[in-house]
Amino acid sequence: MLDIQTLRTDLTTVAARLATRGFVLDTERFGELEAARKAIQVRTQELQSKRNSSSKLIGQAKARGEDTTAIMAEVALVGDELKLMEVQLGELQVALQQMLEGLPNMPHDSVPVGKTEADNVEVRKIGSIPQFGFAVKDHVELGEGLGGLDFETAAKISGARFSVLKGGLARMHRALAQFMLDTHTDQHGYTEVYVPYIVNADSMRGTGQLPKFEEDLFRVPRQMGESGEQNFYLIPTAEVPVTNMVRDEIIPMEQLPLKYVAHTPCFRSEAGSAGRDTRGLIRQHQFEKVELVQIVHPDESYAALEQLLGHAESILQMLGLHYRVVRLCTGDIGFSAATTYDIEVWLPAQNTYREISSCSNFEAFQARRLQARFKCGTGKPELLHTLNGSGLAVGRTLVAVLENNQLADGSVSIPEVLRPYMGGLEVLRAS
RNA sequence: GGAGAGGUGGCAGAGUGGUCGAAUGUACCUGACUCGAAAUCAGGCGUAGGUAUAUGCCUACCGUGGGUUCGAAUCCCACCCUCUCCGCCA
Repeated sequence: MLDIQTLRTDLTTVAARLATRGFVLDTERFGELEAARKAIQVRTQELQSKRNSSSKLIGQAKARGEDTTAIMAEVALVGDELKLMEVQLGELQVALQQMLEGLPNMPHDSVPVGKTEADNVEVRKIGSIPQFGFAVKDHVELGEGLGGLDFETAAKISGARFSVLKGGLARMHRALAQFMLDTHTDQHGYTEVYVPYIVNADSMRGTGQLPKFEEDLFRVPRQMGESGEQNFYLIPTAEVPVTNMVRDEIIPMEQLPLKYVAHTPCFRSEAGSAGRDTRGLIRQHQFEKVELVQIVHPDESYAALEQLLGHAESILQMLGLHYRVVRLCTGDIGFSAATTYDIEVWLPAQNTYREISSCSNFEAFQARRLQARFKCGTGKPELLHTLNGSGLAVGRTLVAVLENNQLADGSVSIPEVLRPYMGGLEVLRAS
């Protein structure tokens, strides 16, 4: 959420910056709502003030045993108009709030201006494209050949975009997650957290998934009381529960930065991506991810972003995977982000780079919705900055390891760093 | 699932339908005392918003949402959450 004060004082600048990401801000409507809000709020507060002072007089008069019918009749009139004004004011505030919640974050000045992912800027390439002396197989073929990947059974159990992993593949999948967690906790100073996978609507609103992107989520309806229904949601990323840990909190400054890592399943309905990446593990309704979250002082957030990006990259380096880092352009960054780097890993079977991590600085955008603040000494509480990045998407990392480490006979050599997690096994073969 | 207790400022904890935005303690800040610290004393200290430029005034907020009333932290209703005991359970 953007700061409403900034919109009030500097509407045209905000509109211009949002325009770079292809968002049209209806400045006229905002102006109208604001003008109406102002007029009605002033009138409402006037009436409230009058009611309060009159009520006080009534109390005092009654205490003296005087007659109060005249003044009570007067206050009754105030009450009628007040009721009307309060209703109108409430409606206006809801409308303004809805408008505000629908506005994306402003891209940081350093973000390259562009319209689509074609305008993203490559920052660096690490490693080189591996060469194979044989026709490469994709991960589906490899996985099925190893007897560890079964989409048909998954389809029977659940449906499309689910998978069943077995044997060595299932173990390697688990090994990857363990390896990532251990690396981030032991070497990068993150605190491991275990969090709920089902969250309430307030949490989804806090990190920006609601109200705009409900169709991307799996909703869990829940009966509350006798009549009310209140939805829960399956998390689309650990970002949601982990970042929401600081919702409505005031963190003492000396505790910053907070660095959390969580391994969770992620659930995405993938509405609107029908027909895209239907083969294999790339785009699933359920997948595992190790997520890095940092909650930092506003002055530190861009340094923290570089650091976090490096932490995610180090996993790929240790696995010996070739990748590149891409800076997303204004037209391609997500709703809540001010700046985003994507890490794309090389997939030989697709002969292309595929996103395996996305690292973003949200500045105060999420913190404002979350009311996540810090306090320094006696100073006023100020909004924190939040960041997160995948470190990494486990399923896609498994794909990358399988495809990049395949051998001519369809077996897969296991990266050295994973071997301790796999009982010392060096090569994954058909069982 | 059954029974009970409770949700008030950073924390703890009072609160009678009428100057209650809220006592008190504690933490914190400033000043005094001190070489300095502790102790003591004095003062300050919630959040959000409006108005505007005045060290000013006003409004809202006591779990959430409704209701009663001229007036609600206080009364009524519904819900949420926490804790204790019993039952069941991975």
